[in-house]
Amino acid sequence: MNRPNPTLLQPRKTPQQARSAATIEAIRQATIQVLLVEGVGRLTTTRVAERAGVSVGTMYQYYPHKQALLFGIVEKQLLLIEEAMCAASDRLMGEDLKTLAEGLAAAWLDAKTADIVSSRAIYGIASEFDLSAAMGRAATVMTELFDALLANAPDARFADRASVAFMLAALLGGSVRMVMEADPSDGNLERLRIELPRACHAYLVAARI
Amino acid sequence: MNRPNPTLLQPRKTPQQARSAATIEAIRQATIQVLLVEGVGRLTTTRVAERAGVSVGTMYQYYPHKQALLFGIVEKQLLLIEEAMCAASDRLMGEDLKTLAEGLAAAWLDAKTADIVSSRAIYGIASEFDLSAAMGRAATVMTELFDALLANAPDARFADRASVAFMLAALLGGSVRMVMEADPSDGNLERLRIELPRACHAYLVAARI
DNA sequence: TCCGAAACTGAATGATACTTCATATTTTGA
DNA sequence: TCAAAATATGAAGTATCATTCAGTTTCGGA
Repeated sequence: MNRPNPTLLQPRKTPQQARSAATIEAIRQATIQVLLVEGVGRLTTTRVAERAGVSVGTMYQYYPHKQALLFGIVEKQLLLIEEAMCAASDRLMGEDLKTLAEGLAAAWLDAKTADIVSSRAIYGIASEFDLSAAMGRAATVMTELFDALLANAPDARFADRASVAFMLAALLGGSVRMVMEADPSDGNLERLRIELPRACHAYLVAARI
Repeated sequence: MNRPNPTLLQPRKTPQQARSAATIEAIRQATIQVLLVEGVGRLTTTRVAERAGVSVGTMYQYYPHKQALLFGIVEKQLLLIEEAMCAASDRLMGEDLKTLAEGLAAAWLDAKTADIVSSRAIYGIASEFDLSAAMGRAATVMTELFDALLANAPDARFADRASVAFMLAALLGGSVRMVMEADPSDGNLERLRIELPRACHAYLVAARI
């Protein structure tokens, strides 16, 4: 569980037969399951392999070590979120503040709740090792995306646009994370769906010159 | 590192001499230090004891197991935050929305940044074991506090006050956590100090009937 | 059908970590 | 001053876990 060598974070071998592709996916799923059911502390290679229905050795054919396993999952999830937000950004470029706020909140919630299970699992790993780097990078990307959207909004100018984009990212990311980690019941998610766009819009309007 | 028996989460023995009280505090500090410098994954009893300048055995005289050590820290920190927010609540009861928003944001930031080191450490442990329960409870307390404040604000009525209080807690807690975990630089905290009250106030005004 | 490559197996290895306890040291109070 | 209580020590016991690898099974193409 120590310093992951970056060059070793890639899969050890790439699958050639359909059989092994299925195995890899089974391991991925099993990792998420174990993470949710047992928690980070009890996520062991043996347990994951057992749940995936393969032997430990098989797992080590595709992942050089445990870290790579976790890293793979997080990376995939972050990529999905990033793609979703980029798409939303394209769609929303040039729109007014109200449309922006509603569109971004909806896109963010959609992306995060599309696979609640994986999302929650990731929050669990996040602190375990050097994910702060990956997540920090994702946050930066998001802030820049927002900054561009705000710059192109026809009905808005800001005294300090960078700070507003930063705060918007914090509000969106933070509140959703908090709810999903504490109690992601349907009721609470519904509340978020209603209140989050409103909160974002209100903030943007208040921050406008 | 398994299921902590609730009855065993209390210190094994209470200190009688000044000497042992100092030891306990040293262990507490050492735990936080190790947590920050080495990370959760490398937080071992030996390392903590070493950093505290005592032997492992000493540690086990006061804490029945490693979990109790972590739990003790988190509990204390949560208590501090809760106290600070209760005090703020007393001070702000009956004030208008603007004063509320500014007061709550400031109180929250003060509480969280009073001991940045401990606060960050806690986020690190949070997912390790069943802290979601403790943190969920803290969130509920906070929401109820906010709800009462909103009920007594002279210049506001809400269609769904409970949801507004819930959202306010999510916005406050989430955004601060996100910034502190990602990059708690002075610049970012300063941004929060300026933007967070504004965001809270804007949301409350927008949510008002 | 048959062979070489790919995939899989799981006991063994070695390292690390939590926890205990018999012993040593320090403090207190009479 | 001195014995009993409190506190501290750290090597040893026990457990768990990541990782390896020699051997077996399965697959795909000729």
